[in-house]
Order: sequence, then C-alpha cells, then structure tokens
Amino acid sequence: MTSKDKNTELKILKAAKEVFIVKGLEGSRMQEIADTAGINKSLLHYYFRTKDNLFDAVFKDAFFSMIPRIAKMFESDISIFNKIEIFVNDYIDMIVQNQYLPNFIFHETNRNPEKVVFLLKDVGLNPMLIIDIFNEEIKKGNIKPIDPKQLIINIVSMCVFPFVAKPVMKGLFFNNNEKEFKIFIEERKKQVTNFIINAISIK
Amino acid sequence: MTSKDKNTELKILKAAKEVFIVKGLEGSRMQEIADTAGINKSLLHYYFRTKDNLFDAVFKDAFFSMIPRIAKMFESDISIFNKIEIFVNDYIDMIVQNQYLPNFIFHETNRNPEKVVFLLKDVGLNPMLIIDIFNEEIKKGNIKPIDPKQLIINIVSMCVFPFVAKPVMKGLFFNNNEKEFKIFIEERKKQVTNFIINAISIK
DNA sequence: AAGTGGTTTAACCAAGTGGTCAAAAGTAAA
DNA sequence: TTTACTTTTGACCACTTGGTTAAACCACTT
Repeated sequence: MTSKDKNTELKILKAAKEVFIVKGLEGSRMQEIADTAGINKSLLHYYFRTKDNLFDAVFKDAFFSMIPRIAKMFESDISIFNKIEIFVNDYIDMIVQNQYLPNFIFHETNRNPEKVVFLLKDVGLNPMLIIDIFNEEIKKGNIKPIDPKQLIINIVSMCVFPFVAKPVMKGLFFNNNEKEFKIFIEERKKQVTNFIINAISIK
Repeated sequence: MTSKDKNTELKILKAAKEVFIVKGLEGSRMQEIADTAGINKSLLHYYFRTKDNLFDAVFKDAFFSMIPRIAKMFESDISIFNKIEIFVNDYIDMIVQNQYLPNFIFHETNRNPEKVVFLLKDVGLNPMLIIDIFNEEIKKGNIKPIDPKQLIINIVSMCVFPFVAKPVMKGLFFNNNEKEFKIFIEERKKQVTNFIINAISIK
C-alpha cells in the first residue's frame, strides 16, 4: 500500500465521518461524501466497496473513541474524588471537540442494537474494573453506599446528555445563543463535579 | 369530516409514528407506513400530501408529549423534595412506556435544530417558572445554592440518558438482558431521587 | 335510480440512489 | 520505450423512492 493510497483512504474516511456523523447512514449520500473528499464517487466504491462498509469503518472509529474512554479515565491511583473531577473535565472537553459524536453513536446503536454487542466484544473494556473501584471506596467508608452502576450512569449522563439535547436546551434556556451555551458547558464541569461529590460524600 | 375520515387519519398517524420513531425520517418508507396502517400508499398522500408533512405531524406530537411535561410536573405546591421525587418517578415511567421517544426527538432536533425554535414558541412552556421555584428554595435555605439551570439539566439527564444509551448500557452492564435492564430502571427511580436530594440538601 | 361528493385504489412516472465497468491516467520496474 | 500494475475517472444501469393521476368505489341526497 503506497502513501498515496493511505492518503486517499484517509481523505475518504475523514469526509465520510464528516457527513455520516451529521446526517446518519440513510441521510448521507455517497455523492456528497465524494464531493466532500474532493474525489470521484467510483473511488469510494473502489476503496470501500459498499456504503455499509464505509459506514462501519466510520462508526467503529467513533464508537471506540467515545465508549472505552469511560473506563480508561478511571485507571489511575489518585483519590476517587479527583478521579471523578478529572473524568468529568476530560470527558466534557472531549465531547466539546466532537459535538455530534454522542447523537451519532446513540442513534445508530438504537437503530441497530445487535451491532453493539459485537463491537463491545472487540474492545478490551471491562466495566467490572470501575465497579470494583467504587465498591472498594464504599467499603473503605470514603463514599456513601450506592449501586456503582447507578453511579456510573449518573456521572456519564450528566456529562453527555446536555450535548444530546443541545438544540432543545439552547432553545429553552439560552435563546439559541451558542456563546451562552458554551459558557454554560464550561461552568458545568465544576458544577457536575461538585454535584456528584455532594451526593456521594459522607457528611 | 366523517368518523371514517378521522379513523383513517388516526390509523395513518399511528402507523407513521411507529415507523418514523424507530427509523427516523430518511430511514422510513412511505410504503412501509402504508403497509403498517393496512392501506394504500396513495392514501397517505391523499391525507398528508408529502412525507415531510406526515413526519411533522408525528414529530410535533412526540415533541409535545415529552418536553412540556418537564415544566408541568413541577407545578404543584408540595415540598421541593417531593416535587423532585414525583418528577423522577413520573418521567421515567413515561419514557418506559415510550422507549424510542428520546432518541427520536434528539436525533431529529440535531438534524434540524431550527425546527426546535419554532416548536418551542408554540408550546406555552416557560422554563423561568421552574428556575424561580428553585431560586426561591435556595433563598429560603432549603437547598444548597446552585445554578437552577444546571440542576434541571442534571435531573433530566439522569432520567432520560439511560434510555438514549440503552443498547450500549445493556451490552456493557447487563449482558443484553432486557429483564435486568428493566429492574435497573425500576430501582433507578429511588436511586436518582436520593442522589439528587443528597446533592442539594443542606446537611 | 341517478347524481354528487369525498375516499380508496392500481398503474404509472421522474428523479435520485448505490453500485458497475471499461477505459484513461499515473507509476515504477525492465 | 515498453510492460505490468494500480489508481482514478465518466458514462452507465438497475432499482427504489416519493409523488401523481385517472378511474373505481362508496355513502348520501334527490
């Protein structure tokens, strides 16, 4: 495989990501992806054969850039409260830089749930590790007793959901002002961290 | 308009809702909607003229059944903690009975954000009312100082997000076992209520 | 029974879709 | 320069799609 190959392939993937992520599988046109990549439509098929193939490549990449991070971010040996703070900050930052990612992933996983099972097997992601971390902290008396699964969902919910519901939120709370939304999200890092810590710390 | 008219129109709307909500605008076929409704495809166009018209009817209905509830549920004069408890219970219950609603709404609002602005004007929904309620409680010293917008998003996030991320969650935490997920959601009502109350109540 | 109006249908169409293919253009070795 | 190859292109195709239309159907009135 020559470097030109790789180059074209990457150009295609980048363009496909751009289009698919905003418009979804059915909403995207091969022609538009080709145009975005600045190449001929036939070339898409030459490299990826079918639309589904191309989509799968993009989806896997998106999925793996979002989901496994959840676990990885908890792998360090600072205090649990620091872990939460860092996770909230980093995860929100990551989504800010990939605004459309959450909706893309959740729309597609809902449309085709079986695929998730298959993808999750590929990735070396063991949620039990994080669960154990929280259980350990509970046993040590550092945080209130709580089902770790519920806690994890709580944390992730508060980080991700505002971006899934962004248009509604913007309309409802910020008169569709993007800047206000941005400020809100920046402030949110602190707010969510405190909220969680208040909720689980022993008085 | 005869009762037969109304009947066919409702049949169409019901079928369209069924199909659109799962497959989205582009993913749905007029033929499939017609089949689901047990009628001829031309009849769809006779009643709704275009696919977009039909979709709009379905979307508005879905949107209004989900968003305005958030405000309405806070309109009573029980204690703030009771309000939160009731909201969490009712809202989760509502989504359980309309599992696909959140993803449908958020996918479409992201695909077409301008529409939200327009829709929100139609509905008599003033978020300032809820914000005032929380501000009042803060002033009275019943709950910790917190930006009410952040608090509202926190509450809604924790109720709605698990359903948006359901396939991923199911795969990650419950080995794709639907029953376990159901139990988790049932338990969640209590957990989320407590989590919020712990986070905002004065020690 | 015939007329009238809205409702339902089957056949049809134009546009757009993903995908193919053979030829052209580029590339590198002999 | 010739040969052998991969990459890129434009023309093309089969098929699906949303949408149209004219005729059939049906419930009512006269």
